[in-house]
Amino acid sequence: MEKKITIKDIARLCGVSITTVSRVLNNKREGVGEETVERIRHVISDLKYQPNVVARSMITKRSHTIGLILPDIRNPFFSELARGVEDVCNRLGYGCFLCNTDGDIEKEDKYIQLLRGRVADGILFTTQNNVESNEAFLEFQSSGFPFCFIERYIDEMPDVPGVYFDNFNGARLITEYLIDRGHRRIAFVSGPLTTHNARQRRDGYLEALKLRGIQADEQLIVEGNYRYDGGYQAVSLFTGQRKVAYTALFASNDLMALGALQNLEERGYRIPDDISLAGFDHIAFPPVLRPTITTIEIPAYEFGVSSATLLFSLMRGESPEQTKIVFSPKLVEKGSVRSI
Amino acid sequence: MEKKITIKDIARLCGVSITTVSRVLNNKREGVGEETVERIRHVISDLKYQPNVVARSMITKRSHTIGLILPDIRNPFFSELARGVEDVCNRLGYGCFLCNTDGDIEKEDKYIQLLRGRVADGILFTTQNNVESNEAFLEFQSSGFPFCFIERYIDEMPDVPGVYFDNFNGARLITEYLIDRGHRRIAFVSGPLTTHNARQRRDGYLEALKLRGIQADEQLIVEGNYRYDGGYQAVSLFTGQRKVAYTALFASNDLMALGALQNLEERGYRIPDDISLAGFDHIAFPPVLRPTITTIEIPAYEFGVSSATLLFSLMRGESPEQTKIVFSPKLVEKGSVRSI
DNA sequence: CTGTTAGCGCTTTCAA
DNA sequence: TTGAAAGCGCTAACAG
Repeated sequence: MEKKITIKDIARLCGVSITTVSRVLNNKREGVGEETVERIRHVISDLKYQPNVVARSMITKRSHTIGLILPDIRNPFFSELARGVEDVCNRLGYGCFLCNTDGDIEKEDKYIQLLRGRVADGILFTTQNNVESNEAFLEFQSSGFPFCFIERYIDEMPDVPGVYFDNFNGARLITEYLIDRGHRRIAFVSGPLTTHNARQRRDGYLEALKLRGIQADEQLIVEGNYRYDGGYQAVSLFTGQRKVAYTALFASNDLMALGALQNLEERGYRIPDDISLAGFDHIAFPPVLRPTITTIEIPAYEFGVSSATLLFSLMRGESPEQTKIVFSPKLVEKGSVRSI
Repeated sequence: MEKKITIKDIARLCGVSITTVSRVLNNKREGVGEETVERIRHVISDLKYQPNVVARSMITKRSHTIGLILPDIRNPFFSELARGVEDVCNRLGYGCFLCNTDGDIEKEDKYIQLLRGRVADGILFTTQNNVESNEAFLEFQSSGFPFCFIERYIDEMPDVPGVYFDNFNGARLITEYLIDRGHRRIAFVSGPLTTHNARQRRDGYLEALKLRGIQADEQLIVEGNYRYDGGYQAVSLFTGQRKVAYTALFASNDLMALGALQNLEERGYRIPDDISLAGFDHIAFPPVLRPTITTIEIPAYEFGVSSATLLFSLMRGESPEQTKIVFSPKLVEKGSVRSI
């Protein structure tokens, strides 16, 4: 590793003070002689001098970096989201720290500590945990460090900025869609009910039943985990243990819907002929892959863009008129539901 | 944003010098009085003091961060890889910067500049470009900054550390597999031939033909781009324009194979009944999704782990006995090839 | 238009 | 066993 050249070297070579060099570096007060500017610029590019960003952030107290905390980048929803975030960062000259937590609350805390220790100027945070009862998180939250939730609304913290999805109406929408196609026995796999969005989706499902005058059946409801295996296990429960009858299954996300699908197929059921299937998410797979699942679209990329934009606004110290952004549900028909 | 508490505050509160505090912070020279250590530790945790990592890196010249440069995190191969990288980082107390380039050489350069400006201690680099003829890259390469290539072997730079895949034998393997099942007219879609791995896969394909005494036919070969649309277009060329006959199609990655598949299906061909299909990559989709493509497995996660491990070793200033890691191909049968 | 000076918060000699 | 002092490379008043 060769010796790094510093602002001092440039100053010396140009016969000016480091202040002057710093000025042209930051395009400040173009009260620097046109000719001097040229000379300095020349030497800088000649020597390929790169200002030390660490020294700089020491003073400016800005790292030009944000942290993105999410469960697992391998989940297509999050990689799509991450791309949206990164694109905004990139446009604004910011870097983006990737933090996978697997939903582990300890990792979440650890990353928050790491990031606020001046390595990041702001944090984008996705969690499925009950952060509202986590002391470390509350302390962080009250510290005023700029951050923004993504799809994790917390009733107890109505003032936290964030980007959300209208899960309630999304779930209601797709449940009504099923009912309107003749389904009355609709099995439901929720997300982990510790999270607000899982509860909202469940409530939307229940609301739709109620609106259409259908009695909810506890036997048709099970709590899942938003993972593939959660959907798989749900079917083992419904069809295997509980032996309940149902003509449609609505899983709270596409991944669980696919897991359920696998189990159903293994048991010889065909979709949608024997059982109709609905998901939530609309995770993107190459279009030739089948089957496809009728679902509610959540625009992951736009989530990334919006949340990053909101965060940057917060970081600038602005008070955005809209500190909560809510995306509306859109149903996407993909052939996994049939009328009966 | 409340005032950050610094080492000075701790020192004052403990009635010691900042040097002493610094010592206990870094577990240095446990020649600090046992009792003093206790007192300082106590105050630190009491005040939840977090050392300023920026100030620290100013001196240590380490940011405890590495950069991961890749084309697009949305590509499942890369998100899998990224997870491997991040897991290693996490274990070692490092952070990971995510840099999406879309393969754009300007973005690559930009990120490299950004990262080496002391924001990262090392770089993991995936590129499909001819970096060997990029002046900016060469300058970087010769600067001695720790970095490691991932799956981008460059003939002109045999000494660059990296993690690679035996693309040649992988392509040979799967081509032989096709031939051994009776296929003699095998269409081939390469990756962008500017890259070493695309050339290697093509050469493996050609080698297999040669070994089995089959004359290669230029009409059956087309250069793709590793993207979905590349595979799609290849079929338009083979079947549409060139009107060549073939019983199997081998695409240099799974994504292109899927793109080809879509086009073939649109034209009424069934896989594998009418045409057999082979890919390369083994990108992971939920197992229920069909069709699945017979392919060569590249262990993306392990790639991430290995490359990160190698990079860290380099960063520690070690000279790893193995500065080039090569993964061997494994064929995965997934039913898209039939014997004729 | 340009330079001097004082730090940012921390680690690290060198002394005591 | 502890502390004083000298920076790391840079920016930001404040002068001139």
